[in-house]
Amino acid sequence: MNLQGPVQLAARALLGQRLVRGGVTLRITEVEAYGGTEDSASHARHGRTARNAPMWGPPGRAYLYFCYGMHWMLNVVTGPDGSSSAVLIRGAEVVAGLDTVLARRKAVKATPLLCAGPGKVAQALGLDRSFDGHDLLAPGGLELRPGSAPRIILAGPRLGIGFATTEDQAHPWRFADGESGAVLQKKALSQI
DNA sequence: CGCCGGATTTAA
DNA sequence: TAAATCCGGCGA
Repeated sequence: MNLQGPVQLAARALLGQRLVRGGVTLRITEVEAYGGTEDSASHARHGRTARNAPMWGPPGRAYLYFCYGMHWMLNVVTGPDGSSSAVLIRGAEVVAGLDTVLARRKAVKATPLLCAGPGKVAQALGLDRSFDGHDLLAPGGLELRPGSAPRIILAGPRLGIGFATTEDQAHPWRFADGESGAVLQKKALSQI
């Protein structure tokens, strides 16, 4: 299996890292890699547009887009300036700021699935269009910080993109922390 | 300029 | 299983 592509490696490296905004800290537990024009499921598949512009910029920036008319999706740009690739943050665990997260998620109590899903992650962090293109490596606003890498990594095909010709079992694009309870659809994943 | 299909979530 | 609800990209 080709697990060594640059986007795949970047995606795996993001597992365990922290997303920090204000008093809220999340630990990343699930990610999906998206390539450039060669990836039929990537927003960059038709080349550079106003929406996907952050994907073509320097790594370490955020790419946010609106989906299904109601959800914001947080991606981390990983490729060098001029290329296009990004990693979708699909799931996380709450490390700090639970009260704020519960309020934003309109939830009463914490469950393992509180931030299991890309829309949930962005909602927990209170993200919207204003964070599109944000530098995650600079202090202030939303920050990406080192964390504890998972001991077990699961891999499998991406979710909700059955149309992707890029997708096949031999080249996994989805990765998750095998020991996290914040991962949906674990059956579709296998240990690597 | 109008249409269509989503990298989804929630509740019934 | 459907409804909520919006916009980018593409064809006309």
